[in-house]
Amino acid sequence: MRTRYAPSPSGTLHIGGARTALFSYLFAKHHEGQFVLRVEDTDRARLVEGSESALMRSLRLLGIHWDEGPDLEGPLGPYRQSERLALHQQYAEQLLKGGQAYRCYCTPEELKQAREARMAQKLPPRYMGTCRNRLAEDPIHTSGQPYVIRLKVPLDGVTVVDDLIRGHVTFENSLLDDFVIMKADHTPTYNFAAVIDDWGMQISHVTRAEEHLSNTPKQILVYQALGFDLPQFAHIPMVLAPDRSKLSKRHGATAVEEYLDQGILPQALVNYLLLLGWSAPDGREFMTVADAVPLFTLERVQHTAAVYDQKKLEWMNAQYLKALPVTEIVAAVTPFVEKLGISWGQGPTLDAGVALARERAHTLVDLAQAMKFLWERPQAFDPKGVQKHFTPLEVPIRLEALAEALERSDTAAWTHDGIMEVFDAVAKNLDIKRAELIHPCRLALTGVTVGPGLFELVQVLGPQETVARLRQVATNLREGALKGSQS
RNA sequence: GGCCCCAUAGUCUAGAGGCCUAGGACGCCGGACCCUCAUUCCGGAAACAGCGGUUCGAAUCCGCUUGGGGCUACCA
Repeated sequence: MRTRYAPSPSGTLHIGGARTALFSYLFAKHHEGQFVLRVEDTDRARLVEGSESALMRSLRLLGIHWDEGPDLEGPLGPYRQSERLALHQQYAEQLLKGGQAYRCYCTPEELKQAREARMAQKLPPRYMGTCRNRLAEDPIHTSGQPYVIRLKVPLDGVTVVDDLIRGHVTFENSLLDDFVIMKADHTPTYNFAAVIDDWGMQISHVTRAEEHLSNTPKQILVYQALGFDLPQFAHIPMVLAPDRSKLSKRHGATAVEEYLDQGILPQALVNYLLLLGWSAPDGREFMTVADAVPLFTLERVQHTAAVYDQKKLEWMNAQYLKALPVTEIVAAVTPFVEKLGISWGQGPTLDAGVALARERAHTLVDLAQAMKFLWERPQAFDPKGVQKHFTPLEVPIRLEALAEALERSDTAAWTHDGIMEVFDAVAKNLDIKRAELIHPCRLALTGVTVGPGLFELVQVLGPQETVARLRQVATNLREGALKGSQS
């Protein structure tokens, strides 16, 4: 079995494309076949610089690996459609000679007019067929006028698409028109190039998004005209934006890269994508791509288009953030920490920071932000927190008492429980509840009122820094420097 | 407009005639725990689009309607 993913390098890889690629890949691998990456770059106008390599990078990060592709030449290459032009032209010529295709000299203006006229009459906008029956002797052929090549589509009968997911789908040939297979610039159109390349690359199962189901009868006609054996087809449902329309830039983040930039782990993203239109036989939701290979079958692919849900994606990411080994998370979060301009060389390790903060982060951005206080003293204190926890006049005294007790405590006792004991002792001494110590302390140390448990936080921050911050805040409070501090 | 595909809660899904008073997940609401937030745990609201058939019996089969999506380019 051989499948393929054939994106056009006209932008970034959006999650719909990634999901289609993933399913094609899993389908091939489940049957121990090959997965091919072919870049469909025939439309030079839509070509976007660098998008081919961006596409490949995104695919790789998701763990979707091709056996043959533009960067991994195999025996059936080249794998960039533009480099197969000679082949396309050769087959177009063959169809011309065989009379299954013809040159069409109609101008775009003429076609547009004819189309609009038919639309006005509420007729399907079919090519009118002006050039279909031109004689070989027609002087226009030697006139040097630009032309396209059209396939001569049967005027009656039906073309049946035998789809692995959709079943038998029947199309009336009379509703198809003589579509263009070679443009005026002598490059092939999608429906022509795709056939020649799929056949040439010996793709046994054409798995692609459902938007191509309507194109399939046209392609089958090309297969037949060329005398090629038909592959199997499987049309995978689309991924829709939350408003149920086709994915586009206006829907915010839709590209794999953007999600990665938002701090979604590729493992979480691909796991989420896997659940969009497919479910495991045993209903489990957490899987790696490798886990899914033995489980993946087309029978379990949904027929309905799926709407992606950012909330569930983030939830899944949070699960990975909690479950993956700390070292992996550290590696993943490091660029995000750097982006925040944090220098973590001194003080707590990133490992300790990740272990401390990962439980309540949804994205790597959250995580980096939540660790920031470990290496940077708070520049500002949450106003509501200040009002609530810094207002009592005893606060400076309490913080200083705490600082002193912590300073005096045995470094060997610098553990969660050891620190808790110090807090309890100070609270008892001051005749207050432990919470009355904890809240101002967290605010003094981190600048905010939410975050990790205080004792583990203090433990990671370390004795010296903790004591220094407490004293600094106590001093500032006493001098009124923090009163009404807004930002 | 024409052609094609699709239809279980807000979202992702389980379900292939009786196991369904429709199961799970996210989200939402409430509660427990707690030093806050988050996590975790417990509980709750929430769906078979509608109408006709077929059948002893229909979420499951058929038809129609409605709704959504796709295609209808010298884009892919």
